[in-house]
Amino acid sequence: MLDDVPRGAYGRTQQSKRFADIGVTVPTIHDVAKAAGVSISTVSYALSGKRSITPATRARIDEAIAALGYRANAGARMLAGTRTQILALSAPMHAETHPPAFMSFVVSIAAAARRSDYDVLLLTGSDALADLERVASSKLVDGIVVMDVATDDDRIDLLRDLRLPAAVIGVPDDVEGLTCVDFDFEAAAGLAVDRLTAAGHRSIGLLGHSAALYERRSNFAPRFRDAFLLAAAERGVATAFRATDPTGATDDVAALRTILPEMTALVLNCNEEQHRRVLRSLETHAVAVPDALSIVSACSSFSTDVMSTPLDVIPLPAERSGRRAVELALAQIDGDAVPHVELIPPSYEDKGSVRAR
Amino acid sequence: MLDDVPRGAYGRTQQSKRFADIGVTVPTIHDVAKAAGVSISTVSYALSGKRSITPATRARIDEAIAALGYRANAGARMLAGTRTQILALSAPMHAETHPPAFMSFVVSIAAAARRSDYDVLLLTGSDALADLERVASSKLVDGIVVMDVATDDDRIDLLRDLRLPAAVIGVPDDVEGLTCVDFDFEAAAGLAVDRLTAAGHRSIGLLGHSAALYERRSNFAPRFRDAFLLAAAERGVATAFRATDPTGATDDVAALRTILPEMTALVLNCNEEQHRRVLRSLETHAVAVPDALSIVSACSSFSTDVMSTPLDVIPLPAERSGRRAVELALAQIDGDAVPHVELIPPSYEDKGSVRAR
DNA sequence: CTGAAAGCGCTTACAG
DNA sequence: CTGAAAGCGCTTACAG
Repeated sequence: MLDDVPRGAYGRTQQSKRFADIGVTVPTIHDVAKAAGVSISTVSYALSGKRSITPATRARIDEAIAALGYRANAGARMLAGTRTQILALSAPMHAETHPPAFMSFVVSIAAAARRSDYDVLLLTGSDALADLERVASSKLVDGIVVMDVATDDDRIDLLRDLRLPAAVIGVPDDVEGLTCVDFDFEAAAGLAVDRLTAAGHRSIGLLGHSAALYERRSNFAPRFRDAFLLAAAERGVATAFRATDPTGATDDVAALRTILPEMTALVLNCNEEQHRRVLRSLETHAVAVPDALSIVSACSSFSTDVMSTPLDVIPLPAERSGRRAVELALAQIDGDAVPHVELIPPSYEDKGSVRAR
Repeated sequence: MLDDVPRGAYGRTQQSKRFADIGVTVPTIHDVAKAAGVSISTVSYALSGKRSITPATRARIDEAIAALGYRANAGARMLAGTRTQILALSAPMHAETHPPAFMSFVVSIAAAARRSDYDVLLLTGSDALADLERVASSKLVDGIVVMDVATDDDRIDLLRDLRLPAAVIGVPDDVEGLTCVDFDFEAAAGLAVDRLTAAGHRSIGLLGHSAALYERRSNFAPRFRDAFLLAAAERGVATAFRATDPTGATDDVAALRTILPEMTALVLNCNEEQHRRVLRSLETHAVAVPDALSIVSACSSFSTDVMSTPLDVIPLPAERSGRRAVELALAQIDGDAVPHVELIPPSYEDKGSVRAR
């Protein structure tokens, strides 16, 4: 049936390729067209749905596709069409990266992309700029999702030059022309302070991430800290801030108490291990939660339910941020999108770790 | 200079495309050839290095490429050539996945791929089989790296059908026709037992991963456990095994001691959090390490240096496994490879947590 | 509703 | 050492 197909100079034009060595055959759109008794354009349109096809014709095509196990060649599609159906994910790692949170973002981005029939090219290399430039200018990807942007991130300027659909997770200093999604850390800080002041607390400590995260101009850590200090000041509440000691050698809570002796509430904006360390220290010193100290865990990507003391939490919506970033990148690919910054509002989960006083 | 290029039916054939709306131009190989005063085949060969080029010609081509900012179109390359320069990474997640270890593998695989000029398509979706089938039969990828294979993994049979270069991390029950890399868990178990028996221990407990990991037919957990029990039996050493309680409600060490009261050494083959829990429990019960109990941490992807008690460790070489898997997949793509199983030998790091008795 | 054909931008035998 | 040209397998105006 395929044997009477005319052959080109290389003896195998416009028919299924035969690999003599392994006996595997890869059907092309010509094979499908022939089997269904239609032209290749009809097959193509049946696949893309870009023009209407008689039900009978479509049925024959579907049948041929199934019978042959046909699947359109990705390279040919990229070359002839306008889409590659691939999204680049710029996800660089550094010493302060928290693996579980990082993974939540990556997984949610990959899942969201697949739901829209997109694949994800993972760019975790040390040279993010070169990787982005390469995949963009070789037209390998239709768009870019940039994770964990710093306030002065190098990738931002490149993104503008690339003129490719892109969504950034995080809010850099200069958002001109950019589409950004992020958790509303400012609102989260305000919410934490509001809940605690509403419960009567007038002296609130903030235990933040490790100092390195503030120094490297990360996005979320300083934003939460600054908004927290401002919100507390506006409400006339006494505060103290401390970055956690990554070595665990210092008792961070005790250190905070030295600065703020009358502290009755503590906001934690740090990672899971640091949370556990705090709870352990409190247990050791017989500081009861919430009787002696109220605690709110803010922007946490992990569950505070399973800790030795369940903590009130303002969860970090990693899944939603990742999904939204993909949606925004795809919207730009589809042409209908205007650069903007989108903040995801915080929510509060009461676990009984805050006591009114 | 580009204006006198002949135009085809669509008015823009064989020249750089001009996007009127944004004023961006994407140069093609024709533009480079013209600028360098050579044919496109010479440009192509200069790029691929597949035939020799006069230094002078090459210089003109390099100059033109730099001047135009040329980058070969990925889709065209895939279609015309035999390589896509993309590797699929099948990295499914499940409840028992340990994010830091997972990330070590992913990052090392991505890095190794880039070193050989390959990109990585991340497949973390829930339907691993469909994803692999799709990227393979659409010829999107040249090869596959399969992470975290189970003993009876579904993906294995598909891999055989796909007839695509592939490397598996882990060793499934049936390795026929497969290329597998993995840490030598059997040797690691033997090494742990050897070191402890050499130090005079005759009763050794093994605290393993959570039970779910054994039930889901994961690769590494049961392999280590079985080899440990066998090695101990061969040396006439008394043993007890226990899977860790994931809730942390039970004192696992105490539970082991109930079964094996004379236990003087403990092998830990579990995650970081479980390690910390064990050390905390020992501190609480004033069990001194190594005086009252010797400990060896086996197959750990994290550092045991920074724990409250530094532990002797047999490290899991995630970086090396990932890198090797990529090398083996690429070797198959290059044609020179024979299916085989490759085990990475264990090493032992002394941190002073084992005492002779 | 369907088909014939140009074109996408490369790679690679073939020819010199 | 270099060039002219076929071909890769699709998509999409154009024509009917």
